[in-house]
Amino acid sequence: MARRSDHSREELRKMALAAAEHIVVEQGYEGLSARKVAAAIGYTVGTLYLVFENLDDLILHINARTLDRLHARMTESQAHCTDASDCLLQLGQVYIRFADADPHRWAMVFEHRFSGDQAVPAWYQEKITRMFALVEEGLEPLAGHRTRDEITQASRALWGGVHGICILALAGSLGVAGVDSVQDLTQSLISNYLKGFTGN
Amino acid sequence: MARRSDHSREELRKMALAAAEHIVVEQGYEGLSARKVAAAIGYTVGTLYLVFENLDDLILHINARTLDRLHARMTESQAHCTDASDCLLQLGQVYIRFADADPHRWAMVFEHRFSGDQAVPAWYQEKITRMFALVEEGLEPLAGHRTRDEITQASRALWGGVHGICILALAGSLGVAGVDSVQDLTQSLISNYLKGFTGN
DNA sequence: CTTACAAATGAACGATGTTCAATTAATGTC
DNA sequence: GACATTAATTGAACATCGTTCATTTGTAAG
Repeated sequence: MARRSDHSREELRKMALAAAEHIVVEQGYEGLSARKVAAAIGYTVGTLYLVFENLDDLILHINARTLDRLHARMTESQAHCTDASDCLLQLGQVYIRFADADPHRWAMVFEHRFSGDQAVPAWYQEKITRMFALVEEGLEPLAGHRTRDEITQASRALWGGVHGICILALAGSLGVAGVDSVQDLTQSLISNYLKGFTGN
Repeated sequence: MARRSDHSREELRKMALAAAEHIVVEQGYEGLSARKVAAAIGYTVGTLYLVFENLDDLILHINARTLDRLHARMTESQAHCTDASDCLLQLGQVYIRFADADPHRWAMVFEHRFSGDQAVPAWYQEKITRMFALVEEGLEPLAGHRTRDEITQASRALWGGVHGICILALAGSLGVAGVDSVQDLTQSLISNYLKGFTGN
């Protein structure tokens, strides 16, 4: 069939995105394939390439949605916290909870390497920057006399750290069982780092 | 040809391992393929499967060597450091330098996910544990009255953190340019964490 | 009813990991 | 030296993968 027009280009995009996310959630990121996505929405491979440049493009848009959800969770956690260091601890908690609840989609954001021949678009990079900005904001009230650059650096160090614990724990390399232990590690990292950062 | 016996099984293993490492160093881990390795040592695919279970097995052994080298560097750094916190800072520096100097092999250790249907062998897991043990040892003199469990937890939090900075920086997600900036982040994380850890 | 257009197809290409019957070189036996 | 035995090596085969694009086919306009 051709020109079925059962669905508009935009509908097709959304269907493909949803189907692909479903596959990733269920089977992980190695389970994703163009033919599987196409079959799931009742079309063939070729159609997928009418709507996405390639698989990397599809993955980029899935990751964008994941980053949006993560950012939303992190943002809303900042409404219900008492003091500054509590706010940062909650950011960490939310981050770990998110990764634990949705490991496959979360892993795809940070483990998939996009093919080198064209860089990720600016709007995508911005979604990652935005996450660090949240940490930077949380750090500000604790920063005392520190310069902007020092705060930026601290937010990167701290959040890189939280991320690392998260990655290693989910990969099983930390010899740690259960989310609660990972939460403990994260809290330890954040609270000790903050003690050092605010100390002098 | 058959029964050429140009090379023993063990020689074949070593040749394949060396060739595969060369490919990974040059082209990164996605450039690795069974046929390429086989061609590089002047044999065909089939021969490779006489000597390694599968590609995961090959990768496992490359990673093992990488982990051994990393462990050696980290260990030898501990001979030339003054006080305890300096020792830990040097561990971090060595870790970052190693990853920066050999990004492809280092990335393969931490980014390749082995197929789930059989767990990584104990001797491999031990090589990762051993790395954390080094941090634990370095932390001990600074631990004061803390329990073994607290020290173990601290070493995991701290090293997970260093690892996270390293991963994100190499992936370009930290918006940071050059090794030196990554070193700065790592030093910030370690020294601030230690201040908190030893503080009270 | 015919023409024109564009949406959707699916065969084709060059890769991939993995297997295993077939081939072939070295060795042991007479 | 010739033959049989044995095991080392092969490479075609299979099922998958991402990607492309000439071809088909449904729809709408003239």
